[in-house]
Amino acid sequence: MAARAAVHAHTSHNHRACIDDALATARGLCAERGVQLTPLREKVLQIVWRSHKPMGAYEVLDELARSHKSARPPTVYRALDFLMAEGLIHKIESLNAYLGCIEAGAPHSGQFLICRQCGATEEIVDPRLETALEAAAGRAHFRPERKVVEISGLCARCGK
Amino acid sequence: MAARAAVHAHTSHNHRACIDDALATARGLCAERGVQLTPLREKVLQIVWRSHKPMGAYEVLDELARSHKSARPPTVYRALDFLMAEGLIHKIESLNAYLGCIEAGAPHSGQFLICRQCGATEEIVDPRLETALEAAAGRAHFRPERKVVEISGLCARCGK
DNA sequence: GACAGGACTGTTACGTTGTAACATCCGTCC
DNA sequence: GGACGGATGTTACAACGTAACAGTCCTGTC
Repeated sequence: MAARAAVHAHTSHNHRACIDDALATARGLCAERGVQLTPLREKVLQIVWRSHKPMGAYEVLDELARSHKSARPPTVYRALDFLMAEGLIHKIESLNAYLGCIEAGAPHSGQFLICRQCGATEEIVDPRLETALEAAAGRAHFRPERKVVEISGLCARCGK
Repeated sequence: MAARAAVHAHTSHNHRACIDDALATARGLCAERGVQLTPLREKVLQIVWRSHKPMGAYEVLDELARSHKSARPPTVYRALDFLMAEGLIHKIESLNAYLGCIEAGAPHSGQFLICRQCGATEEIVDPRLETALEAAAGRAHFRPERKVVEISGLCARCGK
């Protein structure tokens, strides 16, 4: 697969379709794997997908609570844990926040470009960068499992 | 500068000298820059340098409090913020923990290999990886400022 | 139908990480 | 001496995350 940026956070796009796509993909993957994408989990996934900005767990909780009175921190964290385990969302470590995954189904650690101005965060899937990471670890005789790559700065629009 | 790993966390080394080196470098840099490496800040730097494992802020606080009764969370966070601003320590985002910087003076975002088994964390300075990060950002017309690279897995010793 | 087991969710309480805001101290410069 | 700026003291709280146990609901088995 060629290097690409599958989400153009700043490009005007039909975000409704963007969410619907993500939900449909998620439903398909979970069915295939025999795991349960329950209404609660789907709702959380939908909330995370409402923007291309990483969302804090408590922000998700506030949103969820509007339709789900009994929501508490564990409610949200369990759903987020499930979604991460299935590769449907990523955690942005430098923000303690969560973002919908644009490559659901292909297990991978994400690589992220985080705009410090507008907050929009783009997931990139760059094989050359992946190779460089593997090589760097290899030179240190290190066996990588999870790779966190989070580049913050200014996006194309904000950096003009 | 060639790619290298400046700290061999697993190699037996004279860690006392390792700390002393770091403190001497820090004193020199701060003097040069006209900023104050106060006794409190130096103590915190020393504590962070006591191991090659990232240390949580509250862990630093516990240690600091042994010799400094009035230490409170803000005491530690202020010192850590100062040390980060001067490039003397790094924050490991995926662990919410702090680690002495092995390239103090050369402003850089670190690249880290974090062993999930023994906890030892090695900072690497790999120009090829740096180039790959810049290139990946460039292809997305993104202007990078801070680059977080944290690879966790098994170190050479634990992965055998 | 009973019931055992497992997956999911509800609920309470608490642990960890980080910060706001204001007070105090202390050296420097005029 | 008095204003100031930087550093630290102090209290309180905000934000992020989890342990532990209880209840619900479905399913497979007898």
